[in-house]
Amino acid sequence: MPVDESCPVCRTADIVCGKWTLLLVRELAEGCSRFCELERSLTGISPRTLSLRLRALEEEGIVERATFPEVPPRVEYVLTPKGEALLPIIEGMRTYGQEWLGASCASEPAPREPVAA
Amino acid sequence: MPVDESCPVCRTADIVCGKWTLLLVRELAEGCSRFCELERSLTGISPRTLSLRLRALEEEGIVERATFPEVPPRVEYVLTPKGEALLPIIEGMRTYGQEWLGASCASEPAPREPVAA
DNA sequence: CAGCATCCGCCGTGATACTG
DNA sequence: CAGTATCACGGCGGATGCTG
Repeated sequence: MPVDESCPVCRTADIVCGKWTLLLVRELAEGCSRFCELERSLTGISPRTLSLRLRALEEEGIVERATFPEVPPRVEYVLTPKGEALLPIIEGMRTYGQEWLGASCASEPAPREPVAA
Repeated sequence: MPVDESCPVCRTADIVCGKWTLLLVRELAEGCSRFCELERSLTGISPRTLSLRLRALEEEGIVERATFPEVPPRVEYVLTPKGEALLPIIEGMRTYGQEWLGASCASEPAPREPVAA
């Protein structure tokens, strides 16, 4: 039951909500492009999940797959512009995490300007 | 098994990943503050889920609950600064959704170039 | 109106093993 | 290396019904 398909926030959330999705996009953005690379970067992910996420992202047009029919099979995944457009969101989350979830957590009076000045 | 608790992105994602969480925060930001109001705005949400999300958000310090011990019970939920700090992320997702997912709220402005890159 | 209790089903995810 | 197949578990979220 998709909350509300006419809502851009929901749709983006749907794409991004997977446990590994954002991390995957981030790794891709940082240059990891091989399956085994990603597997190592995303510590703990199972090949199945990685494969699933990759495929989903591919179908969304967020990542592009390049296959090299070489002797040692090689496949590279790269972010499309649509995928790169996700980065600001990730950055926003990183910033939020740093400013509000880092040192002084929850239930605090919470200053208006945490780290920013 | 929490991906990586030392990663700000993951921590934010953990908070934000609930199906209704972001919408809830957004409704709160838009002025909905009563339980039944939220229930109506978030079409389809069950009271259970709403209650659960609200409580979780409260424990995170993202929303604050104000109880009015009146004859008709009244409770108001408001965003804390920590909750309001989530808004840019939501905006980012809305923008992304509009530009890349073809979900358009005709009433909203589109500050960037859609197919720029 | 506000909110909790219970039951249940779905989906994402994890673990492991196997294939091209 | 780059996946896929299978099995199973857990948590989130949905539906209903009840209480203060």
